[in-house]
Amino acid sequence: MSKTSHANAQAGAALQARPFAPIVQRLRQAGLRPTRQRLCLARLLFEPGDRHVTAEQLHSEANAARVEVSLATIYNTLHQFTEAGLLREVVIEPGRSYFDTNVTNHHHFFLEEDGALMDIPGEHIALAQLPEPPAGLKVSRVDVVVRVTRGK
Amino acid sequence: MSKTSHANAQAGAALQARPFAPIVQRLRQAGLRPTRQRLCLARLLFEPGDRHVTAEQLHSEANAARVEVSLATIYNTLHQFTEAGLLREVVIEPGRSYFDTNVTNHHHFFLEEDGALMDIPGEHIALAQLPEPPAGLKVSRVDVVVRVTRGK
DNA sequence: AAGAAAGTTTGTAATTATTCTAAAGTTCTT
DNA sequence: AAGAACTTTAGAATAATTACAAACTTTCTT
Ligand SMILES: [Mn+2]
Ligand SMILES: [Mn+2]
Ligand SMILES: [Zn+2]
Ligand SMILES: [Zn+2]
Repeated sequence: MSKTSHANAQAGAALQARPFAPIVQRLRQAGLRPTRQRLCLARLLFEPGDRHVTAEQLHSEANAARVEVSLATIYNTLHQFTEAGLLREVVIEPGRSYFDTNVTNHHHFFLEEDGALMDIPGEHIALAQLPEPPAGLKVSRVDVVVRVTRGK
Repeated sequence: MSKTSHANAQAGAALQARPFAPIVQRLRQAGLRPTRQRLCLARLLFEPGDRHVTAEQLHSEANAARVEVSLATIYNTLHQFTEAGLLREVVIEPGRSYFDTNVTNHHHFFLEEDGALMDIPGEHIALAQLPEPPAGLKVSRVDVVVRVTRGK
């Protein structure tokens, strides 16, 4: 199916994958082989800009884009990307995880009716007088979730 | 404090349930009948002071206390208590909910290794310059979770 | 390029936490 | 006491996620 073979392997990849090149680099840097599945998922995730997706959502998008990827691979990939620092996992509701393409310091509005997440830039929330963590523990992350609703 | 022993209407209940009386009242006030199961669970939850439990944990405790309660009832009760404002549900990890007996304004340390929650009094965290919620939405709650770890 | 090693994908089974159902039991009202 | 209303429960059903092992792809060696 793919013109994988012959000629100059590196040059060929670089040519046909011009827009993917940066993504390929990011994957390689993370120690992940740039497979068809990972590249497609990376495009779906990172090209549209900041977003928050669930595994099922991403799977639907892949299907809609005529890309065959199993749900198992969706989960594998989301976790590997998270591990590699390309994504951040956000837990807000019991039973489902969101994966956030914005890995910079920021917080969230959570719209309860729609299950939708919206970024709040890190500078827009100031946490004053955060208490010392208990004996010998280090803060690994601080999450602020502002739950909002439209009904009263 | 005062021995407000009224007529014999509910005298029997009052007598045998001396220490439960306040709990019975709280349940009645919430429109919940004070059943054996709910009373036992309420004692396990509220007598030891502020705590954070999962459904399974509470179920184990009930079993350990020789109280037969089905897991379905544990879930029913936790949700009814939450609905009634006696508990608060806290979601931190995918796949499990914690129920918090402290329903006052406060936040949490989450110890990643143990899955343990610790309260941070509300006054000990100041959220400055919280941005306006998007058009027509009201803030229903703000949750701050400080994830701490002992390994680096 | 060929072969081997290493890593990846995937269908399917398994797990986990939670919710649903409807029948049997309990509490409340009159 | 008797009926209405509510509650409990065993067990089935869901939903999201994870585990597995075989087949496949990519990368490394030669
Ligand atoms: Mn996860
Ligand atoms: Mn819940
Ligand atoms: Zn975000
Ligand atoms: Zn708490």
